[in-house]
Amino acid sequence: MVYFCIMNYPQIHDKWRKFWQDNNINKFNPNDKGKKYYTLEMLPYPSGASLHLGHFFNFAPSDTHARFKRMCGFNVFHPMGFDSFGLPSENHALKTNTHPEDNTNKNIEKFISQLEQLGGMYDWDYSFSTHDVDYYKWTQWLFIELFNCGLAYQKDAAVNWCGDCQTVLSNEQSQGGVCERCDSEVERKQMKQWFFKITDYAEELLKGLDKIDWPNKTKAMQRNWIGKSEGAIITYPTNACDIQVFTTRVDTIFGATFIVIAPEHPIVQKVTTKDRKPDVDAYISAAAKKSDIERMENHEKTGVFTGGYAINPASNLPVPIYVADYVLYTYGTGAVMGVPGHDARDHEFATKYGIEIKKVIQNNDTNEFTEEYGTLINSNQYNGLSSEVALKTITNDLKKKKLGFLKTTYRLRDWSIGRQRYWGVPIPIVYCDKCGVVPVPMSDLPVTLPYLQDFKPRGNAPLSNDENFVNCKCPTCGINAKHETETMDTFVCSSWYFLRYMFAKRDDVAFDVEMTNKWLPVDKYIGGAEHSCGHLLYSRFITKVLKKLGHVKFDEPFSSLVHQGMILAPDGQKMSKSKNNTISPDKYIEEFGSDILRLYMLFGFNYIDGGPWNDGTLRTITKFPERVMRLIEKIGTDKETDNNVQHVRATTIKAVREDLDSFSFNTAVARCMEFANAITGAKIVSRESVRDLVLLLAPMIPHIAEELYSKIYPNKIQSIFNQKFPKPIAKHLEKSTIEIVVQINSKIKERITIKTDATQDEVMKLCANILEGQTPKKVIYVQNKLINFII
RNA sequence: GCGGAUGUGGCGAAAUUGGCAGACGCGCUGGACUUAGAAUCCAGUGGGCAACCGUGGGGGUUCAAGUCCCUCCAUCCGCACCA
Repeated sequence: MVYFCIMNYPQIHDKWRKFWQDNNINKFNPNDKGKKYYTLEMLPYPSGASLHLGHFFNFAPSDTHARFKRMCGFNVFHPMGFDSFGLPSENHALKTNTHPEDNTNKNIEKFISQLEQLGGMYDWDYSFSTHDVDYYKWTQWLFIELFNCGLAYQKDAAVNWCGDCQTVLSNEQSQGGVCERCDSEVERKQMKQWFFKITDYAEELLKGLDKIDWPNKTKAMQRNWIGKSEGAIITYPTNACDIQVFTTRVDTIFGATFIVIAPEHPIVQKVTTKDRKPDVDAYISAAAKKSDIERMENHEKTGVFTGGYAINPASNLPVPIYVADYVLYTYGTGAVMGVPGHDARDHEFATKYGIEIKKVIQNNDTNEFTEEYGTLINSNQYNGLSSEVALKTITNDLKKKKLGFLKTTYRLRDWSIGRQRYWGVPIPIVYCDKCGVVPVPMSDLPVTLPYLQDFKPRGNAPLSNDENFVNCKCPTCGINAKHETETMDTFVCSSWYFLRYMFAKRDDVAFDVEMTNKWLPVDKYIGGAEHSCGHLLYSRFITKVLKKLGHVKFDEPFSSLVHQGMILAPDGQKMSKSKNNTISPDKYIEEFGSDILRLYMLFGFNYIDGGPWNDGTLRTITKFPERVMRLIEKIGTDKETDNNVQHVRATTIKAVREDLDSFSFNTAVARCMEFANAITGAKIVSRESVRDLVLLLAPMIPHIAEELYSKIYPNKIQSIFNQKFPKPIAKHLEKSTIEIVVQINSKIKERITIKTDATQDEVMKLCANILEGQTPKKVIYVQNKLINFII
């Protein structure tokens, strides 16, 4: 289908992009006047050959917001970069039989040209890719900062291993037991690994959520991921040793009729009696083989009796000790007290293995115990206490006997950051036989990633095959030593990048402290919700560490966060290559230019929700800028004289300002259309009204708005982005008369026009004939809205 | 199981503090201009002939409920044997 266009959109785009470039319109200077405004989109992985529709839906509306802020007088910093290290780029390179470096550089070039086509207000002097040596040198610096204060450490631990990617993954990258990148099942593997001690910041990460303007969902996800729970650690003595259990329900301790220990727990060996040992050993080795997925899928509880008993410290009764894989070794103490009377899982287990079930908590509604508790000793003194008070009282009593104490635990685990892969930042550590683990000194950074021909992952770090890289001198004592050959998780690269943009070209510091404290935190951060428990958590952690180390003064990186919705295929399904329902932005840009694509994205969806793609709406939206063009051609006077247009003009300006500020782009476009309708309806088209309309549209259709603006003022050559965003004229916001609704018994009877801000008496006089002589029992009057007579 | 959402015309969607439901646009219908219309302009467009009825269902509060409360249903997303 060919549409007749009065404007050659693609040509307009090229023309104004060149104009911006020639006149440095997008240049950023941190010292310019205007209040600072730092707005940022999550930096893209340049792993694919070109930007996809999702990128556009992220970047184009964000750019509209940035341009709006600029026209409002802010000094707007809106940089863009590329998250070029890591599995996505490397896996793509492996698949396409290219080298990640060549491939990545090529992709970045293409990305930049597309971002330019999109009309993004980027100053490329403030840009980098995370695989640039000048950038990752400072990622290594960051690692050493963490290492020096004990937050980067090595330990032998069970880690998530992806067999397909041949590398360790963090918990965040293997949620649900599946590799985030390739969807294959993750195994558990015991190995020595580098970690960042994010758990030290669990409480701060939790508390910080209260003071940032983020979507509730994201905060809830982080809270859930951190998983704070307050409870107590109770000691259950046995003949062999003490068993510590963690519980949030100390108040149910009199109902604890057994103990369960996780199969991996070393204490199992101690408490197991000799005659039962074979059973237990067999069970443990079987449990160890189970993958997380099997564990998750199989919710039926299995376990085995160890033969041993522990003493319930509250009742002094002996309770049997079981090993069962429904208890997680990595959470709490790896052992729990089984309270089948009050916990569904314990109940299921106790029923299966014939363990005694006791109920000990009063039922608040009936004030009766629902089952017998006759065997309990000493429990009466706790009856009637709330769970919270009982917890404190009982814990205090146990504390006196040195059998328990209050304890807060978190689900959050330390962040495993070492990767047995090639395409990442080399960890700047040297192993010396004499000095041990030595951080590479600042003066020796960067530890450069060599260009390896063979970087295929085979389980060990590819860098370990490069002798030139491995062999080095110990920075401390000078003897022959070896470099660490693992690289860092790509999320380390992206955990601090927002600090670097402004200093992208500085090679003496990672970032300038004074300027950073002036420009950060980021005012508006925009990106997908999928990073809630990864990147967004890591960035907060690193920021808090940097604050503690005195490098920055703020402790949250992103004061306000927006997640864009997802654009779905026309059938409402997620777009995916395998379903063959993807839509490429390129053909639309070629045909209409990026502004039309942008306008459609702004108008056709609620930004936060997203929704299915509709080709028809995109095509018909091309008509709107042409309508504005026709209005310009009809300009007959400079000043606006039409009262209605004046009113619509003022209210539109006010509404659009609010809408663009709050990412309500679809209504902003709608307001502009209403304004255009009002101008169309007037007897004569005024230059100043059309000018305001085009100014309002400028952030949304930057290239076309420049063209329209140049038609309004054909004798001046100036960028619309150096003009001020319109402000509403106060006196035109209010109309002198207003229509209000007259209701009788809450049903609408009539609409009357009356002067604005009329009093109830004035309105009632006008309503006399509507009431037809009836006297209302009650009158509700809402000024400028309605009057309701109850008869 | 826990947590977060969402549910409004034929379609995409609007609707501060409860105050004219469906703005704006698409589509559709009719008209104008046209050799023509898939361009443009004008008019109409939730349902119903009406009284009335309409925001997932059912209750409730209120003069007034898409909006607040209770309850149920459906869909989506995240986490999940977290003691």
